[in-house]
Amino acid sequence: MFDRLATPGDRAQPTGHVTSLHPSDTRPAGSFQCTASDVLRWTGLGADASAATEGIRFGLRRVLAEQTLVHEGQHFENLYLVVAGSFKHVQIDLEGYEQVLGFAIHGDMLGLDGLGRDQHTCGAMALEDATVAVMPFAELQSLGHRLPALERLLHRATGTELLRRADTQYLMSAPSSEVRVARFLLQLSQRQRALGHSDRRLRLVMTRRDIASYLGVAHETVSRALTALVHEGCIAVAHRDIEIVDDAALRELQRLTRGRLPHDPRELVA
Amino acid sequence: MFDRLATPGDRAQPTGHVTSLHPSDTRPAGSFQCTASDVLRWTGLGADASAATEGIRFGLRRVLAEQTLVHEGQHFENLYLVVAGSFKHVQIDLEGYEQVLGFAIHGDMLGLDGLGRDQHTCGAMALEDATVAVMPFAELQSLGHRLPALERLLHRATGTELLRRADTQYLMSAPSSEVRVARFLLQLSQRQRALGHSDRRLRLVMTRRDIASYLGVAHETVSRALTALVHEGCIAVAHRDIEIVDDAALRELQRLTRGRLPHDPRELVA
DNA sequence: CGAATCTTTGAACTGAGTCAATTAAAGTGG
DNA sequence: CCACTTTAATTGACTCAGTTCAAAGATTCG
Repeated sequence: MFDRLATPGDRAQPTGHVTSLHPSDTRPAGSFQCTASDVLRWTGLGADASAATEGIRFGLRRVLAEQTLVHEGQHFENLYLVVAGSFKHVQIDLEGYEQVLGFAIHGDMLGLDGLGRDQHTCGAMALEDATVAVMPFAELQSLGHRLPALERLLHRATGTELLRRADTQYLMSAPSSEVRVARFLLQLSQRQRALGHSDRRLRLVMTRRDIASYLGVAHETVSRALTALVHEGCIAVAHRDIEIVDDAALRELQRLTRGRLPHDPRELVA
Repeated sequence: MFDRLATPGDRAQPTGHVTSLHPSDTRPAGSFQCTASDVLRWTGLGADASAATEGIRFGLRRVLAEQTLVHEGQHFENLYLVVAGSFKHVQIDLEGYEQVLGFAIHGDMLGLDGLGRDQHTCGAMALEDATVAVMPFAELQSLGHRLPALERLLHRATGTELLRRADTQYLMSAPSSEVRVARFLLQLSQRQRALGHSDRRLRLVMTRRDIASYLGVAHETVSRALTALVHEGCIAVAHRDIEIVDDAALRELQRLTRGRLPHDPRELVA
């Protein structure tokens, strides 16, 4: 379903010090690059890495919290792979309101909305200090002609992005805000697990407003839904740290969909 | 711009004879194929057509109304380009409810969600009798290595799909159902215009239920919103034919977003 | 012509948005 | 390092829009 990143084996040291990911690295300290093999590993395609991909270098770029990596309307030139930190995908609507379209974490690709056209339609802003691998699209494309692994990387990334959007639509189609929030938390949990992190302890790196925009509800509603879930014993909330206490209950709740009555009284224990 | 396909006139004989699109065609009558040049033209990349693309053939496949072209979980092998008719993208959720993720019409690509993986996650069902061009992905990929036009086709299609999903999220994030429906109509209108059809007269090829699922509201609400828009003089509704009477009013209404009060009394004339 | 589905409309209830106020956290500057 | 400011988060009260249930038209199809 949400197959995310890779085999449990290759995501090793998740997002630590980027340069430290390559202990045997002989590059000068200031170079700040990574190899195509790294990129493949981070996207779950480690098996496709080879000597050839080992020789290809991509620049790394640091992005401070709140900084915009991709501006709306910006010329499309590069794709970015999130190496560390996290981002939100945003689009400003006619009124100037910011619509959050999704969140990107380690292993996710940014800038795909520019594919096939000359400028980006969505922006990407760092939620915390982050690092991305910069992959010039033209370069990636020509490399892909000779290295199937890199072509596969692009296809995999776009397919994943499409899948995630479908997931988001499913999430937003929930009639109840509590269900939306529950699904959101389960989504986060699943992505954390796919990266080899704990799927019980979540750190919300985004504000409640961001979540609210993403879910299409008022930000007060997010707060209320979270406290409701706490009272039901599903989760524990401390600031931006969330612990999933009763995974089964959360999953059960999340299934509640339009048209279904709670004929099972267990759900109303409150 | 685009070949004129499927105007209200030839709907009775749904997809017409596709081969008739090429009057100078010398292929045998039964071949039922199209060229890569056709595909490029239909996707708006006609400028990239060349003698080389003219020699590449793709099979055409007819799909009857209500028939499923792509099943959820089906092995990913082909991409499909909608040549005539229309489709809905669907996903069945845990309860067995069908979630409509989007609609595809002439020039749209189907099956992109399988990119980078071995099976489809979303299904595609014909809303009316339809015709698609079948493009085996492996073939398209290898052709793309020598013909940049075909590679561009794939990128363009994925980018377009991503953009459309963002549009859908924007649509679903509207707090009021009336606004959602208004945005939906404007979306349809825009796509019709892009195809060179009238952007005033819309034929809804999907049921209210489909629209409701797509918008994340109850199907009764879609009905109510439509009649409300009629009373406001924005549109005229006859069965599944909709005419956009007051485009400006519809656009104004669609702008209404969370947090804004109708301080302009003009909006409440009802 | 009748069966099935689609669509519209009505009425009641409730959940979510809005407004408002309080508390908590984080960043600023003396 | 601590007042001070700003932003984020929670909670409450009220209102209304949308869901749900129910039923009656309309349309399509066999």
